[in-house]
Amino acid sequence: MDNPIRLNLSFYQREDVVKISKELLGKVLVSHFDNVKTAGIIVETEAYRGPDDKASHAYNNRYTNRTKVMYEAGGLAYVYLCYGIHHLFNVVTAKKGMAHAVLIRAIEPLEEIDAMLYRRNFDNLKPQLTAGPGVMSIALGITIANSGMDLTHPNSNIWIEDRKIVVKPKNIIESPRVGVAYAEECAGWNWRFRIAGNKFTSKAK
DNA sequence: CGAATGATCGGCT
DNA sequence: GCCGATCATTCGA
Repeated sequence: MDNPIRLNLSFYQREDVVKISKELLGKVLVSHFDNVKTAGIIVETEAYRGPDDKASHAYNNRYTNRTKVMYEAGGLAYVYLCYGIHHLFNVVTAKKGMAHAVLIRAIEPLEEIDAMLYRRNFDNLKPQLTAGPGVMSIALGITIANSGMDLTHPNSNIWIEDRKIVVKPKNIIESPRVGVAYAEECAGWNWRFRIAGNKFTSKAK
């Protein structure tokens, strides 16, 4: 099942992680587990730029068992556990040795919504089904077991497609990221991006 | 080896 | 709107 519109290495391995974060808005995140293919439009992202970024796990080039995936070449999934409960899905970008990543925070359900409802134990479609990095991973069936997966490999269970959904620059809202209160010089970096007016972003404004 | 920490969510007041 | 859950990872001894 080769997919010609799957994003490839030339997309992921660029240096400008902020630019990639913006371009991921409107792209379609697809997961394929247990013979069920779930998909959703990416509506909210957040950029994390390794060594300079106090909010990043890789700040100051911290290199551990967990963060080593971020130093790999772009195109891999980096999934980690937060608060012991939530699986957060990131995309590794840039070239090998550069610990840049984009956190996918929210999607708009697109395909196999029933499966996502089942995974979340929801009865009907509500914005909070996939609005938020932790719950989005549940809806798509993503866990830390998928960390390090190659998104560009033809047989991977997770990938991102370009379906030519156009997001105009004026419809991209830039805002400060969460957890930057302690990182003053980083507080001015508006590296959280979302699509204006979309109901499926986490907590509007 | 033990203790502190956290890029969140959901339930309760 | 606030508060507690819950555990892999990290760091210090």
